[in-house]
Amino acid sequence: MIRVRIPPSPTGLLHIGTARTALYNYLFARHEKGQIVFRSEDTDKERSKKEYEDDIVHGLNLLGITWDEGPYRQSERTENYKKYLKELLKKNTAYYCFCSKERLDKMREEQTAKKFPTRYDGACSTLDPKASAARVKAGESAVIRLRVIQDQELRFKDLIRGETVFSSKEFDDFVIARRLDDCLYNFTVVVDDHDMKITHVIRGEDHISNTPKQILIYRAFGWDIPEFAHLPLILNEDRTKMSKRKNKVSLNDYLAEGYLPEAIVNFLALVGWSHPEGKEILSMDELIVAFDLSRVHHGGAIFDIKKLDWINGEYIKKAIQEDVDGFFKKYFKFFEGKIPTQNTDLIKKILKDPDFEGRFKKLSDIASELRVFFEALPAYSPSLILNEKFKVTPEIAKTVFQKAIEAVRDIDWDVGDSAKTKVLSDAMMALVPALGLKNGQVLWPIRAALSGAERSPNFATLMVYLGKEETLKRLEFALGKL
RNA sequence: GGGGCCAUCGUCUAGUGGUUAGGACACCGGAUUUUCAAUCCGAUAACCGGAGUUCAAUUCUCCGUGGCCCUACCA
Repeated sequence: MIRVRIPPSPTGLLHIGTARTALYNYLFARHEKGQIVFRSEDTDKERSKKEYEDDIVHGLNLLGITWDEGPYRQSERTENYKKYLKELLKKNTAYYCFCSKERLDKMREEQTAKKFPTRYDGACSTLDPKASAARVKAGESAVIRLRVIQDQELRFKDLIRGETVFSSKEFDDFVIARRLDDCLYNFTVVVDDHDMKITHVIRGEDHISNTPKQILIYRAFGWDIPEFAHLPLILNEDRTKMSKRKNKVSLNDYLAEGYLPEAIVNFLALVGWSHPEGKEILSMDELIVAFDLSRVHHGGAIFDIKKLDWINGEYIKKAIQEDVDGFFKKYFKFFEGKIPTQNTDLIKKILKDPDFEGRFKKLSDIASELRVFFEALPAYSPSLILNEKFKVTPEIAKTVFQKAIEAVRDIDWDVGDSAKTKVLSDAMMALVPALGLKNGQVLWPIRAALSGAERSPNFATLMVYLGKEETLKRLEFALGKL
């Protein structure tokens, strides 16, 4: 049975990179009909917080990433680690080290100055284990180091990259625990992956260099080594590892901007992996069917927000077409406070209007585009109306507004929305030949007057949903500005 | 400094010992009886460099260059 793990460290809100790694584990496991274990790697007591774990769990679930076991917490497994640590100590494949931090820092400094590799000199490696144990019992503090047997080849076959070889010469006797009841990352990972019967370790490529160290620990115990697969990293625009400083990194940021979970999943799957037929809009189920580690790209990938925008727009378009009610209900919380959500029917009607199809890249676009129907006209300067490109002069605008107002007054508004749209549209278009103007000279000022913005829905759509009274008010207001 | 990983359009990527090196996003242009947007159509755009192997290398090997990651009593 294939078993993978999702092992975030709860030292911050759910990071987009963590979500991507979790997603790949999820896709792989579900594709293989295997099991998924969630494990909170909270051994760093200073930085780990329960609220972060909650955020991570909630965020992953929101994306549709679920697991079969867990959450386990490393902080609740100290007795277990202690047992294994003692085993290593007993076998003398690990030993107590009493060296002071100061001495080690100084040593490292000197080695760096001489351009030597920075390594522990093994001062405590020859101490008598019994004597060391006695010192610790007497209260002296000591870390625990793994005794690295030199001259072994640390070889593993990465499922994505193939054979990778390190020499044990690269590694010194590294610290695996601060104390018997306070273990470090490389140790806890190996113990947990062993105890939890993990068969495939799928993680970011920043862990490639940790792999040989972990193999050393597996060997110290004589345990079987799982399969490894190292994923390419998600990068900032400057090709450094995606970071808070240069990018929005937490899932919450993206949700708050109005990206849909399904779209985020789709996008994340495509950062480093591609569908065999080049399909780009893929649901979670389709991803599970198609996913294959052999199609994972090797090189790191820049987080391209424009592509996310496009994917997100596709999902919004589809969601509105298929089920406005469900869509509005699902994201009600997002819209609350941004648009008058009590006008449910009108909002849904507007969203379904063909004029809006494809206009929204994010939920926030919906809020900003719909605002024009519910809020007072924004302050704008006459220059918005006097569009240079279309050669709209004040005289032309004045005439257009006067004629438009007359036409709007004369039209019978007591008809259905689509009929109304057509009548209004025809009436405005009729002004073009009547006044001997060009389309832009008529349509631009009208749309600008109705919306007070450069970007807005179509003029006829604006009129229909604004209503006769408001339409006239806004046209007259614009006329008065000239 | 040491070790490792990586390298195809601006970006995400496909692909092959012989291809017009394909797609998507972005950008640009056109159309929609010159409205923003949307939509449709189109164009521009890439195999890091040098050797080697080979009849033939973007593809295989080596070297170089560049980027990244690790090099903690973080994970």
